[in-house]
Amino acid sequence: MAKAPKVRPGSRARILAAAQDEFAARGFDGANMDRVARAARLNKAMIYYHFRSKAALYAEIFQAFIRAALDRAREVADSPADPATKIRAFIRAVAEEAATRPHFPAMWLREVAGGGRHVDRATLELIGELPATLGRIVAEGRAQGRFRAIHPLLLHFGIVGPLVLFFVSRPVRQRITVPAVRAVPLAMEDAIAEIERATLAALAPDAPAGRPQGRPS
Amino acid sequence: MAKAPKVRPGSRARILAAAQDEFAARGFDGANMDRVARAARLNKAMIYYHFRSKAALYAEIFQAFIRAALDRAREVADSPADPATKIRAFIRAVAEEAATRPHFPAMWLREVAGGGRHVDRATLELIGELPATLGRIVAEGRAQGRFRAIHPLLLHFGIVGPLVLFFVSRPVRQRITVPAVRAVPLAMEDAIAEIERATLAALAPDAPAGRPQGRPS
DNA sequence: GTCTATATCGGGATAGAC
DNA sequence: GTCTATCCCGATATAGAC
Repeated sequence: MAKAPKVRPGSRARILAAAQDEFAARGFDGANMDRVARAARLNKAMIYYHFRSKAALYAEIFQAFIRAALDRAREVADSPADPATKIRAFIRAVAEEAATRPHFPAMWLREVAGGGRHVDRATLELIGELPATLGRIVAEGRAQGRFRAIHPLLLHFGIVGPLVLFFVSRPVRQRITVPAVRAVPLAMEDAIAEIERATLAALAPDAPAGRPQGRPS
Repeated sequence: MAKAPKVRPGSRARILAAAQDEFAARGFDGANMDRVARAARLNKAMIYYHFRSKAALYAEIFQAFIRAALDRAREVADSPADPATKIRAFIRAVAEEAATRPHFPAMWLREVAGGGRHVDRATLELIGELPATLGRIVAEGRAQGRFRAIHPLLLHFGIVGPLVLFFVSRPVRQRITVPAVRAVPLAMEDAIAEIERATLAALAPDAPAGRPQGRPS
């Protein structure tokens, strides 16, 4: 997508960085190109020198995010590890992607919530490829008798939902004073650990019969 | 909040309904008061007869949503059931709340993603009361030795994240053609079942030792 | 490539008749 | 309570000098 072979943080890169902040915090409609320009220490006209429009700027940023996440997910799925390890790696991949590109989760969430209004069909399909990739891992585990049947989308929601909420909620969390929310600080590793546990449990084959819980020690 | 004792779907109610659609689909900044007026089969001026501003209209809608959800959650927490049953009931309560008020999930998500910019402090605290309520259930289960220690927020994310994604993603899902995503139709009960399973597994006390998975049949 | 204007318009909000 | 007409600001986008 980026046609310029620039390496140094030139104006274009600064615009992209500033626009990510802005879009993530305010959404497409709430984003303000004047603010972006100021944050990039540039003039608004420069934005339109580098990008056709606000929409094009947004689309480029968003597609780059999705592509990066999808690439990592596919790498995991194509690796030779066993299914459970792949699931764990998938979770880590998404988490690290989100940690590396802190603006990805919020934009992703908004786009999903908005029905994908600000992206083209191709990008929308890329979004769908993520759960599809997860589905391949599940199919593999199922063929080996290690996973039970589960709708890939529900599994995807079970992983991505908590993860994305964790990242995205940081600003609200800091504004909320409710003790139970503030009490213990939250680290990404804690979130990952919980999601791994819940996800692998959700994938475990059914026990032959009986109650699902409460086996006496 | 609503000062009018009106019962019939008068203009005010129609505005509220239309505004919910609009805010949910487009977010606060993307929402257009002209569209709201048209959808309510009214004039834009009528909106400002009933509500002080776009922001006030939004705030009223949002707070009503949160209040309703929180009320149900507290009802569950205060019930005499055992902790695991309460957890299940909590999940159902949130799910039914979302199903009954289809615009709640999207607005909630956006507000969290935006750092709560469009709501006042009091409403923000209400948002925090939801995980806090969940925390009370966990504390109870822990005191009885039935749950392990877990950060209430992480548990909350594990429940609300998948649920909200499930509801919110319906429009995108319909636009995506990726086979794995479209294949099996998704029902709310399926989502609830998966979330219950994953959540209760996440709460189960640790086994004495050893690997967390793969006990041979 | 970078800047200072400025054109243009969508949309929140109001005036005032009925 | 409901309408039409309009104000007016903010925000996207562009023109054109340097």
